[in-house]
Amino acid sequence: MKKVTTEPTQSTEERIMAAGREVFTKKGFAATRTRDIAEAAGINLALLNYYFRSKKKLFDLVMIGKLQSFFGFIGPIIYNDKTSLETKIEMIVSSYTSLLMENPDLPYFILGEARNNPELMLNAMPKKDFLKKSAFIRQLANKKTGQDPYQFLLSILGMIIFPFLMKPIFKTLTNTNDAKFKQMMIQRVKLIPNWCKAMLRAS
Amino acid sequence: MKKVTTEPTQSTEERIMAAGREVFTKKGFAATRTRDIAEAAGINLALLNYYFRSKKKLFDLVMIGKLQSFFGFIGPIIYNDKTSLETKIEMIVSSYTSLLMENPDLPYFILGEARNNPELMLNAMPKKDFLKKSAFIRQLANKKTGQDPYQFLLSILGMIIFPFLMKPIFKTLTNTNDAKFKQMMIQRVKLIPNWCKAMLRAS
DNA sequence: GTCTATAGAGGGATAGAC
DNA sequence: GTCTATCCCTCTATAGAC
Repeated sequence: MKKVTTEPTQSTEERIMAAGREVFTKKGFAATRTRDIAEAAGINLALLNYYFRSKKKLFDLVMIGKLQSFFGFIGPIIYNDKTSLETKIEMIVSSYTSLLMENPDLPYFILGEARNNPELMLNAMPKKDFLKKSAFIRQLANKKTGQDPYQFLLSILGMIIFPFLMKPIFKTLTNTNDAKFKQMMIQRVKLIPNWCKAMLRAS
Repeated sequence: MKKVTTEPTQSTEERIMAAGREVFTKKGFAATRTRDIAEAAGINLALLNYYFRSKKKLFDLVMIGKLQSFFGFIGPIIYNDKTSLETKIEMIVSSYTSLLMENPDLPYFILGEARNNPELMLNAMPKKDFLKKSAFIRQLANKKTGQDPYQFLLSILGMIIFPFLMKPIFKTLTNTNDAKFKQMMIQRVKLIPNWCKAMLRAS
């Protein structure tokens, strides 16, 4: 377990938090040992408990932050009445892709811990019916294609997020290196909105 | 931990194996306790070690089986020179959807354990360049859309598999119950191939 | 605040009776 | 083959010195 690269000015608490984010995100709650976090933070194990009381409490703090980065930026996009559906799709694709290129372990972590703790999602949501009441879903429904807008949403998200989930398998199966994979993800920022337009016309 | 529903004629070994499949798939390797498996199998903990030597050895056997069910059926579909690209897409969508409706925890399990053990995938593959040499990839490339066929493949798989990964979050966010979700997945068996046709025309 | 040392619980594995 | 009892290591958490 390598030491996390941290600003020298970071406080001990921040360094433990950063290490917690790194290790928990990569290995999940169960497979993570507090010793790994302490080592990654370059501190003694006792300090973790001194600052955060327990493994679980640190984990919960990490989780809250991750949920916010995963769901936080999408609100302003899908609730914007001024932008067209096409523009929203482009923004969602490019924002999520940037986020996931920076945090490749994020989706697996979120999906996994959501399985153990589905209600946690609700608390992370700004409000009830967060999706349902959005301009994005309304605009999709107004296309009058007779289709469930959520079906379309699942497909967009799948096209954006799934490649990052499949990355380890994909790299192995297709002999793709990191640079090539990154390049593919950048290409998808253009590809996916085009595909979406075609899908909307078709349905 | 409830007892696994098993045939009364199953041998003890088979019952432990079935319980292992269930618990490992649901919770992953690290979060699974051998005691959970023993309880689910309705046997004593010592018998697990008697039949399988260790937790890890049982896990590996479970993993091999899961990999085969996840990758096994796709070979005959994508290597069939007689079927059209469109037919292959329909077959992939419907086969995978059936599989995942029966085994909703399967994709998360496969993706997760593949992170820890990427080389494992290679051993599960029938041969080197399994994808690359398939009729499916060749047919996609022959579309001469100037596009990387793997980009398209990632999208299809994302549309099929991602909803199952997102199921817990999706149900919470949209107040969808199991019956409704299942119905949506069945609808997607028709929707996805149509979308794919539109995407291929577009690109 | 930060360390060392250790308590205490949990869980994988085995010995040995039946 | 199947059970009970238990070993022993690992890991979380804390006590207490500095």
